[in-house]
Amino acid sequence: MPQDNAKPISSPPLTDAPTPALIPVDHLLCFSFYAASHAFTRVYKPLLDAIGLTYPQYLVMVALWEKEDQTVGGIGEKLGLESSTLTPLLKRLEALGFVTRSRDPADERVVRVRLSAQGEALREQARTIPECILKATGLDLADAERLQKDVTALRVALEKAAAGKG
Amino acid sequence: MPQDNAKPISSPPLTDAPTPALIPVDHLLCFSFYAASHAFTRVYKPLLDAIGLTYPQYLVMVALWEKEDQTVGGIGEKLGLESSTLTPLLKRLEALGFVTRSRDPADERVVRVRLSAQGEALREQARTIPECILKATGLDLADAERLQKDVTALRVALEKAAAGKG
DNA sequence: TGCGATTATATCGCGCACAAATTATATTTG
DNA sequence: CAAATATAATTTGTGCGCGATATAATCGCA
Repeated sequence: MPQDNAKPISSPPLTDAPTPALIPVDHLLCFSFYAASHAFTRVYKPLLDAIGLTYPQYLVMVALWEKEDQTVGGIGEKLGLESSTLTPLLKRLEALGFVTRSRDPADERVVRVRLSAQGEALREQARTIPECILKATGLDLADAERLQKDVTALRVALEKAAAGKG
Repeated sequence: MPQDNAKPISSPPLTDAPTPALIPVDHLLCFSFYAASHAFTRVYKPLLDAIGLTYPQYLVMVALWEKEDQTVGGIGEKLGLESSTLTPLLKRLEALGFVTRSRDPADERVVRVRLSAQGEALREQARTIPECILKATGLDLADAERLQKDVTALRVALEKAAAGKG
């Protein structure tokens, strides 16, 4: 009978506890974010397939639509990604024809990433995506904004904690 | 210098909908989750390094501490992961000595994943992690639970939407 | 009984994501 | 000015994460 240890019968659904209580994985705060983040990318998938982007590529394009000339480091700072993640991703976007990459003549260390005409045009194709996503969340705009602010505040707190320990 | 194009001067006149506003990437709800999820793993990193696990491996161990004998498919269902993700991950956990994997004699298609003695013991080492994480969030227990519920509800809504379109 | 579906894992290829090491350019300092 | 240091991006190696496909075992049903 290797099958009967479901859980301590009466553990309340705690996110954490002073005693080493067993917390089911689906009650961990971190897991809710992990799973929700994956769920987002799954909702995006068919929409992004239609315009030939992956989800991280889409984030980079959104950043570029916001400001069309940025450095690798600047994009990394905004998205929280290392250059070792961005370099190959940007090369793929370049191969797809959506961006150009070139060394800044004023400082040859930095690479400037710019929208191509095709990258500009893609923006039109992506126009309706945010409304589709909002609809998929089942939230109204006010709740979505509230949640976005709460989650961003949490991210900031976590980043501060991570920096403090590092 | 080449740095003043905060947004496109004029969006092309489309015949239909009210022009969707440009949403900065750091105001997207999806991005707040994407970034927060990464921030969680960064906070976990030093704690998990100390016990030799990655974050996804930790989630699997938490699931096994909750119920020590599970199938690959069962774990995948709980964590929302495919067998193509779990199979190599579980092999690594096995190589580390934390779990055992064996075909179920009653149904040779099924692989049963069990905690090893070492995997059981690891639970003690991981005992204090949840409190560390809660502290890093800056939230009190009640707020953390509330947020966990909201986020889980959102995940469910997104999964429903994704399934509906597939 | 046997054979076509279904189910459970595993394999393969691609694209993140990061840490560590590398290369190339700038800046600081002696 | 030259050497030491700092900065920006790239390369390399490891581990997710998924879709598509493969393999093997079981089930359903005539």
